[in-house]
Amino acid sequence: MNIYDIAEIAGVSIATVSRVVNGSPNVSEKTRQKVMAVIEKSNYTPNIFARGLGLDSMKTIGILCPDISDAYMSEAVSILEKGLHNHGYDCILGCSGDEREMKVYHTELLLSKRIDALIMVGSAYAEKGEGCLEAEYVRQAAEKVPVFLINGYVEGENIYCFYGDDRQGAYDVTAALIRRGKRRILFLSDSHTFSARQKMEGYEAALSEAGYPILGDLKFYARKQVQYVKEMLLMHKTLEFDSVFACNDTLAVGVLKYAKAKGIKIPEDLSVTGYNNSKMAVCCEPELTSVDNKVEILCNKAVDGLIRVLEGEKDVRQDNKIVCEIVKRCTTDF
Amino acid sequence: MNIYDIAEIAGVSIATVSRVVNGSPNVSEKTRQKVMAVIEKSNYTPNIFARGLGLDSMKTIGILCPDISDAYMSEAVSILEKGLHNHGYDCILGCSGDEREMKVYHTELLLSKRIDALIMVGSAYAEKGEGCLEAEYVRQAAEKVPVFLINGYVEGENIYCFYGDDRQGAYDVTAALIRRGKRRILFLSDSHTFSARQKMEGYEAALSEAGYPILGDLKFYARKQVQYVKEMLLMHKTLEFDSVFACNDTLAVGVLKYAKAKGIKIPEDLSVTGYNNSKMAVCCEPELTSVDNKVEILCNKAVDGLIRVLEGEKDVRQDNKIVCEIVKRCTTDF
DNA sequence: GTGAAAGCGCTAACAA
DNA sequence: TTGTTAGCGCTTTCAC
Repeated sequence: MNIYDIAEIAGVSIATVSRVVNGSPNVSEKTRQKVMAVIEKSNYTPNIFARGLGLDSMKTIGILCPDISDAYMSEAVSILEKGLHNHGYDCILGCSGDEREMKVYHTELLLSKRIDALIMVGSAYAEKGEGCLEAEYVRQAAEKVPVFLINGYVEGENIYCFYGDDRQGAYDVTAALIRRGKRRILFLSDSHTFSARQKMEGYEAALSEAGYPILGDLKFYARKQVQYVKEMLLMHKTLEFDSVFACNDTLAVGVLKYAKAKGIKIPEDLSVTGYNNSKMAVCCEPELTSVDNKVEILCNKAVDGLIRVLEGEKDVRQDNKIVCEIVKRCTTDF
Repeated sequence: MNIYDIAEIAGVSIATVSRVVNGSPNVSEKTRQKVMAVIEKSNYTPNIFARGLGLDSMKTIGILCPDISDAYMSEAVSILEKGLHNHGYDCILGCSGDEREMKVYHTELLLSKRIDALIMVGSAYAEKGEGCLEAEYVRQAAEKVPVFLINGYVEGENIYCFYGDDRQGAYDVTAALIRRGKRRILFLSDSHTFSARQKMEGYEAALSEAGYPILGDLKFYARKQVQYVKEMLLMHKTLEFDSVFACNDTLAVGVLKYAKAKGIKIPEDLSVTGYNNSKMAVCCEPELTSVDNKVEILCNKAVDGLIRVLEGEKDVRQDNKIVCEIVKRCTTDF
């Protein structure tokens, strides 16, 4: 069943059928009804390829993330999908993993699908450092379609960034810890992404301002796995700390498990804060103080910006920073 | 840049360019190299719409799930995406929510994208009961493309089902509980999906076999939210139970929180088992005994079946049941 | 081994 | 208000 069949049965031209299908006002009510009846009866759906060929758009947004099984990213994708769908866009999903090569590959793959815009979720899609070319492929993608980064930052034309102010978030936590008399604050991270660097900066800034030294051995890197964190911490017997700033909730839960194993009291003997305020934070025991970086707000803002860009608006903000909020629960006493 | 440009620059016809792009053997090595050089230099990518128009396929699989932010589903989608991608297929994602109307709508939306096959993740896409028409839209979808259900079951032509044997899983847990002398086993669920019904059946079967009555007040329904479960349980003061079979880990963690609030000892005074063996199970305290329903195996089998179906194989099994496994941790003493 | 040309199903500019 | 028609970029016979 194609547009010709419908036109023939309805006794009109294909142009009229097209008009009806696309809701053009230039059709008499009578013809519209006649055509609609035929369409319904014959269960006709326009061929999306042919339409795409003509319009060079399929109203489809590419979403790329390193790993959709990650709680933070799946949450983000969920919100994005809903928002985009509300605006008549569909999503095509790519999971790139963390290797740069695969990120480049998946970006091009998505681009080859003639998506209308590209959203990259996660701070893995960002520049490593000043003047670094790590994210050059992001800029290249932006030459073809507008690119939106959730929780990442790359400067460039046609690139729009939405991220939580993780620097401030980490600063706030560290400062609060210091005020409560903590002196050896462990910075626990699992990566060197944009977001992780921001957190590190905030952590260091708070330390410096208070006149405390930044100690290399208090920066601890581990895999994002509860059991792994616990074991690593257990192994490093010489490592001493009175509090932990973890870059995500999983790491923080690992610390909780470590404390439990060693019989350390939380928060009396050890303060722990996580990051992301995920479901995990209320699932562990004691429940975790965590920084909420507002994925929902971030994603909704991004969708909003995306729609505006695609509608041709010129003055859409490219740099969108959102404040994070510490959600206090039971693993800290500030 | 389109195929005509390339043809012109390379000094060949578009047919030859097409052959080169599609790896046809009927091109001389010399011409191939010449054309390839031009393609590389001009950064040409074939227009996927035009190609789709001709072939009526875009090598794209539609994946539908109620909610991608759910841990179980995002895990499944992650595995599916990887598997499909390895076979040269891309994914387009739809999140339908739980309302039937929206499920139908999203199914049709995906179908209208001319996907090559449809995967539905989650037992929300299944038949409610015997001879029920609830899942008629699944059968309708199957008239257009092969449909694959992960953790769901709908009988019909062109429908392939992959699900864990949740009946057996629930039976095993319940039977183990009974053997340990438990008499009032709470069946805790958040839905009436295919999977939930299977679990209920297993639960009841074990009870009946042991000669115990099936008590209506021991079937408890709650929202899938830790805090909610805890509060509901706290509210129902008259409800007595010595063990809990929860249909997923979130519910089980809710029970843990309830026990903590009431000072009930686990597993001594209360046995708790979850389902799905998700990350949550090792994040809570004490760590949760949980039934592993093998998403990874399920999804990989599904991908395998899908590829075989799309390649035209005729004898692909439609009904694929996988055995689940109880992962024992600290919330039970069997 | 290569090219010419006929679709694929739709949109939109133009004519009527 | 409606119809005619020229693309959109590619694949694929069918000749050569």
